[in-house]
Amino acid sequence: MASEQTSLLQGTLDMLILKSLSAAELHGLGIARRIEQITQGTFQVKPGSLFPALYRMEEEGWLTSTWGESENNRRAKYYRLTKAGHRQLETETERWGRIALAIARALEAS
Amino acid sequence: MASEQTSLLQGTLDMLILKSLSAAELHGLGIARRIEQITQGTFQVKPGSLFPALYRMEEEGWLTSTWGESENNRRAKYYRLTKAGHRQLETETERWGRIALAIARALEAS
DNA sequence: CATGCTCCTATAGACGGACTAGAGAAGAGT
DNA sequence: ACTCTTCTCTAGTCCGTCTATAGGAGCATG
Repeated sequence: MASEQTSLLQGTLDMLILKSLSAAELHGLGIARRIEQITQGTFQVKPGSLFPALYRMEEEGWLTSTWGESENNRRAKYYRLTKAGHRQLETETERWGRIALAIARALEAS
Repeated sequence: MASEQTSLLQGTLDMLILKSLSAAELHGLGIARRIEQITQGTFQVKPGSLFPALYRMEEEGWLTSTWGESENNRRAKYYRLTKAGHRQLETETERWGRIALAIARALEAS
């Protein structure tokens, strides 16, 4: 994942992938596009970051995949969340909230 | 850095260290304590994470250090921000703001 | 004094996730 | 045929954090 020039948060990619799949199933590149869209261009996920993450998350049981055809008639692997994946999204969202709050407070401390 | 059980954000430790030194100079363990304090216990920085980070940041020119004596009469290395360090804190704070906003929006997207 | 505690700094080694930099297959357009 | 685009995938590397451990040195206690 790259945001502008520098590299970014660890563990956040998983959350964004989970979120991007929470509404509908998508194939790999579709996930990348959706992440860019919902973060308004702040995060651009490259294949070398995306696919290893998808593989890992499928291993964890958060995703399942099926082969299908893309909008452009290409062979594409569609991912969707499992129940565990939905739970994981909730967990990570909550966790993110705590962390963001803690850092916000830290940054405004005297 | 450990928050509760799991490991955490990459790059965030630097920002918290810079912030903890923005008001006054501190020695290593003092920095760890201050981070725990200003994040209200959310982040607990362990020596194995802290000292490599301090070393790296001094290499980058964001910190300088001088040996002194701690409140408890122990030999302690006191760190303070350089001008570049102050600038870096601003940069990272701004960056954090953008990222946090982007993720917040992503998470509330339909 | 000697034993052990706490404070403080430090390092080795491993781990893990993201990065760069490709490759390859296959449909679409010319 | 040729190239472009779409889509998936991998190798190899990098870098920051983690666990675990070490060790000096002040201080207290018996």
